[in-house]
Amino acid sequence: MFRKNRAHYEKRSQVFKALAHPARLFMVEQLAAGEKCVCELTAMLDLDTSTVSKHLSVLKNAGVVSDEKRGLLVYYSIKMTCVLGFSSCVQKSLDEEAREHLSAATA
Amino acid sequence: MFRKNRAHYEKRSQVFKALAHPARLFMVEQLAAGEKCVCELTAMLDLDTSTVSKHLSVLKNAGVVSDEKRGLLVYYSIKMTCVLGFSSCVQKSLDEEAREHLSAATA
DNA sequence: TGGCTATTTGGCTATATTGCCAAATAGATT
DNA sequence: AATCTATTTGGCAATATAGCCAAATAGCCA
Repeated sequence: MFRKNRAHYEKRSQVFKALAHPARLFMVEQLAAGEKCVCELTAMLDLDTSTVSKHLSVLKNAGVVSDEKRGLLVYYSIKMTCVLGFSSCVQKSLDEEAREHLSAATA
Repeated sequence: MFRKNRAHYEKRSQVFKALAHPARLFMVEQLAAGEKCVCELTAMLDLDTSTVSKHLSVLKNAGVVSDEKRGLLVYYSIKMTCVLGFSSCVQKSLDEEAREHLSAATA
């Protein structure tokens, strides 16, 4: 049941693994507004350039973003556009949950 | 930019982290068809019961599933229903990518 | 060519995750 | 109460991940 399709689930979970880090989630949302070079993302993130670069390669290997070198700069942009809906959906669910907790507390 | 909202991204990334494991992704998809007890999921998964239980608690803590004890059995079901769309969307993207690679190879 | 800037890679340590076993808990049945 | 079953929890070893620094690479410009 699971064993047979394990590779399938493995591959799909790679995408979620790629999004499973606050810095990477942030980058994905920034890229939603348009391509950015590594230096721009680094400036927003308060992390070492090498760390940002490695995060981006995780996203790239998962197929979430793509890169293009132009001159000295490497521009990253969203490739798997459907992930953009994820975060807002998750946010909505989390908000709902928070509201429930709130009303349960005041009830 | 990132530092200020870090907690926000942290919380959201928890959900992705919960989905970022093949066994957990599998369980979520199984639960899409309706609630299941730990024993049913364990039977499908070829993992120790304790391992399955821990995986389920990860999903529960992230708000993805909820549990209800009835008699001796604990039934889990999907709570964050919007995650169900994720996997199919990711799959679609991965399929597309695979097709591209294929046509690039034969071109 | 030599030097400059942006990015990636290698290597290291600290921390987190996974999965098993054994033991604890909770509810059902006798 | 004694016992049985389903699940959870604690603990451990193996593995994976995150972040920094230093060094390598790649393209630009003098």
